[in-house]
Amino acid sequence: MPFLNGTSACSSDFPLLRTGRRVSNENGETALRAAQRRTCELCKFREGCLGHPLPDERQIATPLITYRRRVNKGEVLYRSGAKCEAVYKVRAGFFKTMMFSEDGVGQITGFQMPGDLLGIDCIGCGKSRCDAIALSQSEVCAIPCGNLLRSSRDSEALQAHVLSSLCDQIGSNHGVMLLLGNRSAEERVVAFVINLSERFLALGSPWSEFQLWMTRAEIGNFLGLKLETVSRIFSKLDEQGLIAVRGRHIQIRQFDALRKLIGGADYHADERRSRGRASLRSPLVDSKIESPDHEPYAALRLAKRIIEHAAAMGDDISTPSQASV
Amino acid sequence: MPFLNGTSACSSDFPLLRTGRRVSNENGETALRAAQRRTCELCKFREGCLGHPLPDERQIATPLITYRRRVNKGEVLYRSGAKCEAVYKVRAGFFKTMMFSEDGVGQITGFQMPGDLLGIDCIGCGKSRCDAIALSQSEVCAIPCGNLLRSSRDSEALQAHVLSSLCDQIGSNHGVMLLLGNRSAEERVVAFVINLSERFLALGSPWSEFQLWMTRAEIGNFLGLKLETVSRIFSKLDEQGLIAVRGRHIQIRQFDALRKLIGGADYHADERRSRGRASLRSPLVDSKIESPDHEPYAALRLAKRIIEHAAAMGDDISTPSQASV
DNA sequence: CGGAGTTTTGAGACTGGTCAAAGCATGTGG
DNA sequence: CCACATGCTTTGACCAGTCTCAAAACTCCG
Repeated sequence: MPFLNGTSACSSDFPLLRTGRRVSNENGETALRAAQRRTCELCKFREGCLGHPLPDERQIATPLITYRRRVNKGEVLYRSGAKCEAVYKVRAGFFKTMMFSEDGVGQITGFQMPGDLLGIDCIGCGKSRCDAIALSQSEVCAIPCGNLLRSSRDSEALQAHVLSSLCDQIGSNHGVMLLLGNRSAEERVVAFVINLSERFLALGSPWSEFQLWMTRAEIGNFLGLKLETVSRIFSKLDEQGLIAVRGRHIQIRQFDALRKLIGGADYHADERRSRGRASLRSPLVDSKIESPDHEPYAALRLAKRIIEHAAAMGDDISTPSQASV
Repeated sequence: MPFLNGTSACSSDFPLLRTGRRVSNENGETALRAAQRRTCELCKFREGCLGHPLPDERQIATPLITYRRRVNKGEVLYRSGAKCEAVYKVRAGFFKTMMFSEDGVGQITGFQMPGDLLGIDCIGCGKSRCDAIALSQSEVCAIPCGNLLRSSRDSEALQAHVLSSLCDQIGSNHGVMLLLGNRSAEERVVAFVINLSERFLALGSPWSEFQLWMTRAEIGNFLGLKLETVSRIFSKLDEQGLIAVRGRHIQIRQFDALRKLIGGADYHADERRSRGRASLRSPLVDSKIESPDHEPYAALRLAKRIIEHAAAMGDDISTPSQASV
């Protein structure tokens, strides 16, 4: 059951409600939960999904995921200032989160892809502080905050999961701060591309060749650069043969050379006292990928597990397709 | 009972252990808890302290704060990569937290002052990702992670408190990202000074005149600037009469003019759709300060509460003193 | 085919970085 | 109490990297 792939994107089946809102009557709830269980079992992000009851815990009473929602390109999933109602697991498509200063200056705080959590950063404050905007036709599973908070008081594992998501986000933010504060434009762009590549790999998608689903301006905004600078650097890297750029299509040609360009630009300090070992943990988002440095992409171990799992589930890994973006 | 003020700093009383380690035998524990309760009752950060049982909750079984610890200037409270054992409430003194990339580039991720939490950002991951280093003679209360996690499963209010601390940190980080990505050197430095000022105000310390407890290099590192740039901007602001700078002593002369320099450089989007109202919420750290814009420092309301409280407790608010730094 | 939005590329301006040297404050030892 | 060393800060001169403005090319979509 491919999701959001090519032409089937707009006609794919929706086991959960089409309304995008919670079903409240008892009958509906039963059908919903059955459908949900069925769908979650097939879901490629089941493992490690907040919405999925954890193996070592007794079944959580409340179903965490109450509905799915399709979000069209450009549509706002939630807006800053709005009451924080739910946390969202991205099931398909791509998002950006963006904050605004009072004078209207916007800063993209992150890009989310399938498997990523959206809105976990406002579970502790009543209101969202970011807009979350779909960059492509997308789909999310919603986990209402109330459910999540209640259940994570019952389940130690779920509590740990929530906290770990929050901490990962903080770690990732610190990484971006290091990037913005200490790295040149070129290093930032390269780190960005490598990060995307690693995240695609972890998803089981092609990692050496992919589509950017955001504009140069959005990349620039995220990296603290102007769009022209981003464009120039892409062109330069292309000339040098490190990557091939055709519009939003990126192909990585010399991964090691790219890594060398950012030197040790890995923002995780965990191993910094043992300088010998290189870590490939994602620079922009801590994706929990560890690797020895003899295999350039040793996030492979994790990725393999994910791919095998997805395959076993008969699930296709969704790839961003420019056509549908 | 002044803390860390002038000459009394090194001789002040220590109700909890001098060893800085937990007392484990039953007798010690009892004495410890009694001392702790006594001291917490006098503590000016009691309100809103993670370590303090919350009013609307049944008494939490385990005492959250198990020990106090004095940290000398330059001493490391915890190191990145180390097992995350506790969260720390800064009771006196000042800290910086710093992360390192693999190639040794360091990025200061924040400065902490009395009342701030340290290490909450790694409660979800086993290991710290930052070094926490005292910038002055300091003192912290330690809340072991185990206690905190257990208790915050029992107490909804404590759970909310922990999550809110984490989210505040994320919000603050996003603010810094906006600062680094979108603001000029001058705007960054001004935002930094205003932020410090507001935090001193919230502490009940003089807000228009204070000591910087960090070097120009540290400010620059945090703001993504070189120390020379920071110095030049301080000099320029001094010439313009907006602030008076004598080494690490800062006096704010024209607060409104400073605010104007950073325009609406407030990173919180909450109110951005109602542009009329200016928000003084701290740009670098979300200190929960709200204010109408007719009083330049309307964080005053909160501050007053804090000061009154401290006064009622007979507690002196510690002020950073360059001599002791 | 035309139009909107995005991307590329160029030329020139300017911010902030680099390097260097002098000034200052603090602390130590004679 | 002074001389000296150390570390921090200030200031200047110069330069590089990035931004700004502008125009043309390209892509996608109706």
